[in-house]
Amino acid sequence: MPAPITEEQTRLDRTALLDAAEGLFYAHGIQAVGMDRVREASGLPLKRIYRLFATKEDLVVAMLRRRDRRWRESLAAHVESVQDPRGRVLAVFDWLAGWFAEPGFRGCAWINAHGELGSASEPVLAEVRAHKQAFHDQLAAWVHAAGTQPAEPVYLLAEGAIVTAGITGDPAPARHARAAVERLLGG
Amino acid sequence: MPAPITEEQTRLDRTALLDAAEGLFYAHGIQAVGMDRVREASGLPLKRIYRLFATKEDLVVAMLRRRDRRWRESLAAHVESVQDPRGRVLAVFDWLAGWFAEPGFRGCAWINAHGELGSASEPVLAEVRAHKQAFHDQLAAWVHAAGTQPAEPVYLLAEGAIVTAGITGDPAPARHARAAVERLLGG
DNA sequence: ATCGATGGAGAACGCTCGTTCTCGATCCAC
DNA sequence: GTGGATCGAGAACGAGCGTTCTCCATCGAT
Repeated sequence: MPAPITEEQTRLDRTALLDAAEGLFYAHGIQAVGMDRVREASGLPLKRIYRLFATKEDLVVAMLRRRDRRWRESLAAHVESVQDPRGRVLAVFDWLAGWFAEPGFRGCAWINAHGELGSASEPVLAEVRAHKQAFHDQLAAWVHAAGTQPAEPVYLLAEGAIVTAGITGDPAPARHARAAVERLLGG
Repeated sequence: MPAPITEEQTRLDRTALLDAAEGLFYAHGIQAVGMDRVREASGLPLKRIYRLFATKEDLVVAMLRRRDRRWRESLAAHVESVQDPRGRVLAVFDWLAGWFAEPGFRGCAWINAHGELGSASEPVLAEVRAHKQAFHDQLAAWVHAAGTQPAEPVYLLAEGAIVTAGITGDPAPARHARAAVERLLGG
């Protein structure tokens, strides 16, 4: 056996594969990127890729799931570094502004995946809905902790800012949404 | 010459073609629908289709453009049937609620097209941006007529409601956005 | 040293796509 | 009635897709 594939190696390969898949799918779209380009970018043989994920769809779902975990952890870390409950809600929009300004920002990966595959892949659709539900619940908890009801306007402003920034490429919607939330919270 | 193709016939064919394309592309996604299915649904020979639109991309752009005209005209007709300036702004969200509840509603055609082709087709991207800009400007005019500044929160709430209803399939975001706008307008 | 299982590289498969071409039928001008 | 342009129906083309298979090099166990 040449390089007998340890568990550790499997873990490293999974990471390299998900890194490559996430970068390519986010930048160019899922359908536009063939498995051969994923192979090239990950440096893994196609055979190993298909041992780690039986289909492209499985790879896409795993990529979205890992991105969801990281995305929400990063958001939570930023928000919860703020002490004031109202400041926390506003911090969500500062974090969004930072995200929108990142080089290569191309909108929300889940909204984009929904546009591409929402009607073609049940597992992808489920993953998109799970992400949006989780973000909604996370945000609602912060809004309620600030003593405000209901959380829906804040969530809708966040979604509107994300989709608008994604389409226009302009990070300004984060500021506009933040200002609106300030008014809604009663500032 | 069999049936010499009058100007009138060309107009009818264009309409049949755009009808077929819009229905299929909206229901299943653009990349998921091949030109052969468009041919089948429109009843036109492939040759004629390619005489009317040189490429699939041209057909997609024309379809989005016609849909934009109809979509905004329908919205404007509903809104402007209301006399009270504040009522007009709120009527936008009643119209959205009706749209979300339509059978076959699958979110915003332009957001979906952006997710599918935003990074692959410059003309489609331009069409998406033109639609969003036009909707924004239309909405901003109504908001300003109601004596409110700025219009951005109302626009972002509308976009958030559209994208959320599209993903969840639940028309409730229209009501939530409407309620938030009522508070922002000072009710 | 040899065997046998395993893994890597990439060719191959079957399918679908957007687009073009072939070809026989059709109909008007003369 | 005949010629010739034009049309519809669908085959054909070349490319690209996701996925599988072939084949040889490699290495541990014996």
